[in-house]
Amino acid sequence: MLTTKDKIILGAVQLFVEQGVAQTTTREIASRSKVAEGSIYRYFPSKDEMAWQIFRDYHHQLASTLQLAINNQDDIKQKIITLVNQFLQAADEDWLMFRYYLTAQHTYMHKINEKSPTPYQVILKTIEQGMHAGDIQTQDPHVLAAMAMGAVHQVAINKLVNRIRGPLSKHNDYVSNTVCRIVLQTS
Amino acid sequence: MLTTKDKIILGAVQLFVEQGVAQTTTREIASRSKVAEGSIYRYFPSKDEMAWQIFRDYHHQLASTLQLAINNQDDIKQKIITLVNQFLQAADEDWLMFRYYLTAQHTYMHKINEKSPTPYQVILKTIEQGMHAGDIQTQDPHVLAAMAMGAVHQVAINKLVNRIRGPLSKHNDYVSNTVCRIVLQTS
Amino acid sequence: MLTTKDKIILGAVQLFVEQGVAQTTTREIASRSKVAEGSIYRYFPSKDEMAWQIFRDYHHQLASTLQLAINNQDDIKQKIITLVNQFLQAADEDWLMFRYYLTAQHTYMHKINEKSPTPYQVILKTIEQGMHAGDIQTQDPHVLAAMAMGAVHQVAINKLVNRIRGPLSKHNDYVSNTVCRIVLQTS
Amino acid sequence: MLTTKDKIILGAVQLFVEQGVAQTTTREIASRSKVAEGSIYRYFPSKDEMAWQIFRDYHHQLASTLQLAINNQDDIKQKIITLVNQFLQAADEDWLMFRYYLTAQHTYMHKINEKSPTPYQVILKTIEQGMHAGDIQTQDPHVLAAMAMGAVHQVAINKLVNRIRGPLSKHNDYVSNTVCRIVLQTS
DNA sequence: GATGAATGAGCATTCATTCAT
DNA sequence: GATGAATGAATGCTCATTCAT
Repeated sequence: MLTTKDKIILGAVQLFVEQGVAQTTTREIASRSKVAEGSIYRYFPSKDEMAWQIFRDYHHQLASTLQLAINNQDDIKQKIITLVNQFLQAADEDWLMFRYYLTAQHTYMHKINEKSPTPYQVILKTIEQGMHAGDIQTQDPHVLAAMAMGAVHQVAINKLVNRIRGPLSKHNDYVSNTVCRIVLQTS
Repeated sequence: MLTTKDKIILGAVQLFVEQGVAQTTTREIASRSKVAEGSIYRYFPSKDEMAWQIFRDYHHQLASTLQLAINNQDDIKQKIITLVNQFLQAADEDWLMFRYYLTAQHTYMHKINEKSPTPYQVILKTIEQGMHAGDIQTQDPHVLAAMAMGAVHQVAINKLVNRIRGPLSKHNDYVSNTVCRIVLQTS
Repeated sequence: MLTTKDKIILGAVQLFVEQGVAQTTTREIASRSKVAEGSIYRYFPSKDEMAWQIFRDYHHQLASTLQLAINNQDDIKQKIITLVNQFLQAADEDWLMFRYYLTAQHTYMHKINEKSPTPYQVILKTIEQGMHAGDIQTQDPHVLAAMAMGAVHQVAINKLVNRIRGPLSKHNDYVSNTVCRIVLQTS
Repeated sequence: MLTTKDKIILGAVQLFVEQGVAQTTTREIASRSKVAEGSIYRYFPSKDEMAWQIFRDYHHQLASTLQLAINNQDDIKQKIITLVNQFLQAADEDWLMFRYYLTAQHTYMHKINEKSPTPYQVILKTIEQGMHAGDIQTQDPHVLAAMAMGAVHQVAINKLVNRIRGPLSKHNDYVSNTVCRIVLQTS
C-alpha cells in the first residue's frame, strides 16, 4: 500500500503529464489519488510547489544516477556510451516520471540552480574535461553539450509523441554511437 | 503603425514566452498590447485558441521556409547544411517567435496534424529519401530525425536559457557539420 | 421599404419574443435588422429603453383601441363582448407585437404608470361603472377585473405555447360569452 | 439553521422575484444568502440551471399538491372549488415561491415537459374528464382550461402588483364561485 | 445618416487554499 | 492524520455603448 504522499505524487504526475501542471486542478489530483483535496496541503505547501519539488527531486536523482555511473569510468568514449545508456534506461524504468521530466523542463529551466547537480551539468563537465584532455576538439562546450543532450532528449520526445514505440533501450547502440560521433569529432 | 491584430499578437507572444500561456491573463495581454481586453475577442475566439493559432501559423511558416530552401538542392549534404542554416537563421531573425515555437511545442505536439507540413516532416522526409538513395544508412528514420532535430533545437534552447549568447548563426558551420556527422554516418 | 427605425424595432421585437430582452444582444438586433449596431443608438438611448418604449407604445395603443371601441357602447354586456373581441382581434392582427406585450408585461408591470391609459384600466373602469350602475354585483373590482382579463390573456398565452392553434378570433363567441358569465353574475 | 443550499435558494428566489433572473448577479445572491459566491456552484452547475431547477421543483410540487387534493373528490364542482382553494392557499403559504412561479412561468414555458405533471395538466385533465362525463359542455378543452387558470392566476398577479392586498384566501369563495361559472356553463 | 472597430466595466465561473469536524 | 464544505480572489469572456470615418 502506498503512503498518502506517494499516492498524491503518483496521481499528480499522471495528470501533470497528461494535461500540464496549470491545467490540472487540485480537485483532479485528489480524485485521481483517492485522497481528500485538503490532504495535499499536509505534504506540500501549494500545488505549484508540489509540481516543482517533484520535478526537482527527479531531476537531481537523474543527475546523481548519471554522475555515479561515470565516476569509475576513465575513457571518454565509455563515459558517453554510459551516459546515453543510463538516460535511455532511466526513461524505460520510470517512463511516467521521465515524461514529466521532459515536459516540465521548459517550465523550470529558469528556476534550476546551475550550481546543483543536473543532468546537463554532468554532460557539460564530461565534455569540458574531454576538451581539456584533448579528446574533444575545443569549441564552445555549451554548443556541443546542447547537441549531445538534445539528440538524446528528442529521441525520448519522439517516443512521447508516439513517433517511436517500444523501449528506448532498443536504440542504445545506435544512439550512443551517434552521440559519440557528435562529441568525438576526430576528423 | 501595427494593426490591432498584430499589436495583440506581439504583446501576447511576449508574455507567453515570459510566463507561459496559462500564466498569462487576457488583462496582461491587453495592457502589454495597448489594446482593450475586449478587442482580443474580435480577432480570436479565445485566449487558448489565440495561443494555438499563433503557434500553428509560425510552425507552418517555418516548415515552408525549410521546404522551400531545399527544393532546389540535390545533394543530401547540402540539404542538411541548408536546413540547419535556415533553422538558426530563423531563430536569429525572429527570436521572439522562435522562442515561442520552442517552448510551446510540448503543449501542442499532440494537436499537430502530422499530415500538414511541419519542420519535423521536412527533416524526416529528407532522411527517408537519403535512406532510399543509399546516402544514409537504413535505420528507424524517426530515431535519426529525432537526433538531428534535437541537436539543433537544444542549441536554441541553450540560448533561451542563456547558456549560449549572441546570434546562433555564429555556430552555423559547427552545428551543420555536426548534424552531417549525425546523419551521414559513413563509417 | 421600412425606415431604419422600423427595421430595428421589427428585428428587436422578434428577438425579444424569441429569447427575452435580457438574452438579446444589440449585436443580434443589428444583424437581424440588417442595420449597424451603432445605428440603434441614433433612435434609442439604450437597449433597455428601446425595449420599454416599444412595449409602452403598443400597450398604450392597445388601450386606446379598446377605449375607442367601447366609447359609443351603452350596454355593459355589449361592452364586454366588444372588449374581448378587440383583444382577440388585436392578437391576430399583430401576433408578433401581441406576443411581446404578453411576455414583457411582467417585466414592466411595476414601471407602468397606472394613471395613463392601459388595457387593465379600461377593463377596471368598465367594471366599476357596471357596479355603480348596478349591472354588476359589488365586489372588489380588482378581483373581478383580474379574473376577466386573466381569462382572456391566458387564452392568448395558450396560443403562444402552442396549446391552441389558429386565429384566436375563432373563439370570439365562446370567450366573450364566458367573460360575460364571469362579470355579469346575475345569480 | 438553514442548510447552505437552502440559504442560497432563499436568497436567490428573493432576488429573482425582485429583479428577474437575468438582472440578478451571483454576487448579489451570495451576499443576500450570506454565503460565498463559490458555494453556489457546489449545489448548482450554473446560475441559469439554478433558476430553472428552483422553478421546476416548485412547479412539480404545486402540481402534486393540486392532484392530491382532488384525488378523493368525485363531484366536478367540488374539484374546481378545491383546485381554486389550493391555488390561493399555496400562494398565501409561500408567497415568495408563488411569486417566482408566476413571474418565471413565461421564461420556462417552453422548457416544461408537458408529460410530467404540471398545474395546467391537472386542470386540463379535470376539464376533459368533466367533458367526457357530460358535466361540462364539449369545447376546445385548452381554451376552457386557459380561461379557468388565467382567471385565478391573474388574481395572484394583481396581488403581485399591489392592486389587491391581503391574503388571497380571503377571496376563496368569490373566485371559486366564478371559476365554477366559467367551467360549468349550464345555460 | 450609417457604419463597425474599439472600449472597458461587469459578470459567471473556477479553483487553490483553509479549517472545523 | 484525513476529510470535504466553504471561501473569495482572480480570470476569461461578453456586450452595451461610443466615436472616428
